[in-house]
Amino acid sequence: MPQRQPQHSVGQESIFQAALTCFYRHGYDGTSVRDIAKASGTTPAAMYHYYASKQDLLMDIIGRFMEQSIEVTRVAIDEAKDEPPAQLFAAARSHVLWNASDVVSSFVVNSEIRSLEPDNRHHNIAQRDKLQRMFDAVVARGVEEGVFMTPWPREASRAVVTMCTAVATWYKSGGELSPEEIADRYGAMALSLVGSTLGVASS
Amino acid sequence: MPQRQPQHSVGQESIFQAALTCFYRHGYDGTSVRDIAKASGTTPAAMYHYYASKQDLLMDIIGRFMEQSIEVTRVAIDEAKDEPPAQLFAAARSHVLWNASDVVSSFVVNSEIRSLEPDNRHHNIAQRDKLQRMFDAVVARGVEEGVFMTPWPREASRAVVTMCTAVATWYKSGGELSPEEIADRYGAMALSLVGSTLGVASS
Amino acid sequence: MPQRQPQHSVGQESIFQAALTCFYRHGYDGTSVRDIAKASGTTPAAMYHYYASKQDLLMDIIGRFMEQSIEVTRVAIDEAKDEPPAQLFAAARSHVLWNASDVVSSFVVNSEIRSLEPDNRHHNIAQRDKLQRMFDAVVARGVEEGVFMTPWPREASRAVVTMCTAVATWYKSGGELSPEEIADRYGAMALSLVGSTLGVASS
Amino acid sequence: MPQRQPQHSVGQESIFQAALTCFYRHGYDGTSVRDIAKASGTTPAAMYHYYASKQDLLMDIIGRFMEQSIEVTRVAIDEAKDEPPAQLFAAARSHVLWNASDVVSSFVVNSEIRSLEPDNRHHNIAQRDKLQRMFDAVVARGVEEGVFMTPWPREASRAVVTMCTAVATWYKSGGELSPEEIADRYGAMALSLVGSTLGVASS
DNA sequence: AATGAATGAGGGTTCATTCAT
DNA sequence: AATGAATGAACCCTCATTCAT
Repeated sequence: MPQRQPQHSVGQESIFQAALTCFYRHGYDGTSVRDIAKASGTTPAAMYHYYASKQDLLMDIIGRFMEQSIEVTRVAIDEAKDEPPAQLFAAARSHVLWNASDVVSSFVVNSEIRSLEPDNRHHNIAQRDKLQRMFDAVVARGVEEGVFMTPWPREASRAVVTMCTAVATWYKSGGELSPEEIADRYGAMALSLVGSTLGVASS
Repeated sequence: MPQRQPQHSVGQESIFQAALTCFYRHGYDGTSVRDIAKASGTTPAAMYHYYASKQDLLMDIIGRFMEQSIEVTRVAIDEAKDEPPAQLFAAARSHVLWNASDVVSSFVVNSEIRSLEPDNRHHNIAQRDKLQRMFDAVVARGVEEGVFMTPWPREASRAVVTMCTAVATWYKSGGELSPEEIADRYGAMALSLVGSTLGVASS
Repeated sequence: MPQRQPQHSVGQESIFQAALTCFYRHGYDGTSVRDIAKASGTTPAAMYHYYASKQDLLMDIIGRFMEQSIEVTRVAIDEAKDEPPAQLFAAARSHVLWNASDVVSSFVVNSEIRSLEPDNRHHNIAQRDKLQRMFDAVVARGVEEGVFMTPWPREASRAVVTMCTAVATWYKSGGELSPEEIADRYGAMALSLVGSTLGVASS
Repeated sequence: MPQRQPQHSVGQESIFQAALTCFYRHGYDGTSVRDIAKASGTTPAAMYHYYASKQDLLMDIIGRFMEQSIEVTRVAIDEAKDEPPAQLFAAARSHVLWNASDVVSSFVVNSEIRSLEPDNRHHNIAQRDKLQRMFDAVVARGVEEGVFMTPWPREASRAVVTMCTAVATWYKSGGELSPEEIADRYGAMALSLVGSTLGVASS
């Protein structure tokens, strides 16, 4: 699991975090620049020192998270045994873990796409597609090699990503199951979904 | 599939529809009462003739859709053969169909829960739970009867509802697949997810 | 004490009374036509059946009360013994009684002059002057005849009317003193104010 | 006579003054925030930089004036010769002077109590009572010492305050009488009202 | 790096009034 | 005589943003 490194100054970081929390609780349009300033203990004008606009802040939040989502998935697939079932299991598992590790960001990223202005939205959609295609590729290869029996690889692949991402909408830390346990189960369910001929031993 | 009957006066109905479209495109907080008025060809004041507030309008949209979601699922389960696989298939299938039949409402309902004020939100959560429990019951019975092999019935049940609901986030009418085809596939995937020992012939 | 006769239809009367209460509690500008309608159990449109506007309603309330104020004072002076002390005592006494008999109207009349539109206000000011001049005349005659010793008849006369009118701002029915008792005391105080050489036996 | 010192920034002061004028002319409910902005040469938003709300502005106006009214009266009584007639004369005199020195504030303060929200109103009533009790105490002592003959000290005391305060409702600067002359006359009338056995030489 | 002041535009909501029924 | 629907204007207030300091 990669570290979430600041890259920001402490002033910027506190604003970034405050915005994240606000957007999570009240949405982008439901959050005012004043709300962010109050939550970060600064003034509205301070935000404009680091970001050109409120929209720019949202882009930073979303873009950063998506970049890392892609990276995390790529690493998971690369490090898995070079066979579709192991790769799909690893990809689904790491995607769940990643989203569960930062439910707040995940939720904001997945619910505020609409609040992006056109150009920013296009960029985001491209990132999303890139992530989806990584899963698609694994599933497609599994079908080619005859280890995944699903007749609808595209739908199955989409369903896998959807259900893993959605974990962030209901997961609460401190719940009955640890993120790792949930991740294992979702890995297994992903294999079910594509009609894998064989399971994968969980850690 | 039940008809969406107005029950509203024409004035109210046009406002209802306009709000739905606006909320879908720009979100609750991103939509002004003036936007709704413009979209419905009336004035801001007209909305207040039918609804006590913008929030009240949102509640009407969400409450109505959720009520019907529950009803549709209940009918699907009731009318299916009295066996868990057939019931789960029918429930998933009808849930997909229902959400695909009104992507706009579905999306708004599933993305604007946060915009509900506390009391309204509690009511909505109760409705959501009610729907989830209908799926839970079918899956639980299947596990008891030994026809569903999943070791995690609760997670699987949640994943089924999640992925079916999410169809509304990407389905576009006029696409490659008809709603019925998609619904069939999701019914089958639901059975995969719970480890059903046998499939079900689609209609 | 003259009777307050309706002259209105019952529909109009209930609106008149409702408006009076509303204006008393929240002021003219603080009262909406809807408030009046609600308080009278009708609809906003009903008011327009009897009055041309909200302003017109206010004029009815104020004009009617002022007319009667003048009439009451005239009768009191006419019926008193033809001597300044008796007349001033009677005028002050009846003015207190009149205002205490309908504190609500009195308060509205004396606090909403400003809410009158120019033409209406001019008419109201004329009525007010007419009332004041009745007291002025009595005081002036008393001074001429040497029974009132005040060196400032105008100020004293104004102070008398002012303090009697103001009774409505604090009098609460059911209080320690009856309106008659208060009226007697104010009659006596009025004589003090003008430096009357002799008191007047109260009834 | 204490100076009315700004204590405000110039921005706030100009808004304060503009509001005062508007409230005086059209009442609290009859004045819009835009009216105040226009009158002060700023924008509606500027007011919210200094005050939390329009109501808050009203409270500032009323609270500040009442505080000073009390202070002015206290000083007048303290600095007068330590005998009830001198004290009542001084108190009435200074109360008239104070109200005449700022007719606008006085009028607003005495006519917009109703526009205060409950909590604010309670605070204001307490201030009013405090002022009234200062007069009550002087009159009561005069009666005890046998120098005031009135049989109704409470009513007389109230009438004194009432008539002095009301000067602001009719006094126009530049009129026939100077504020000092009017004040002297009202001081004398106050003594008449309580049946003082001896007058007080005016300045 | 940080902020208090300021603003034009727009937020949700209520207004007095009209009019067809 | 009475009302539900409708509307344009205005309500109080908050918005994202700028700028001098």
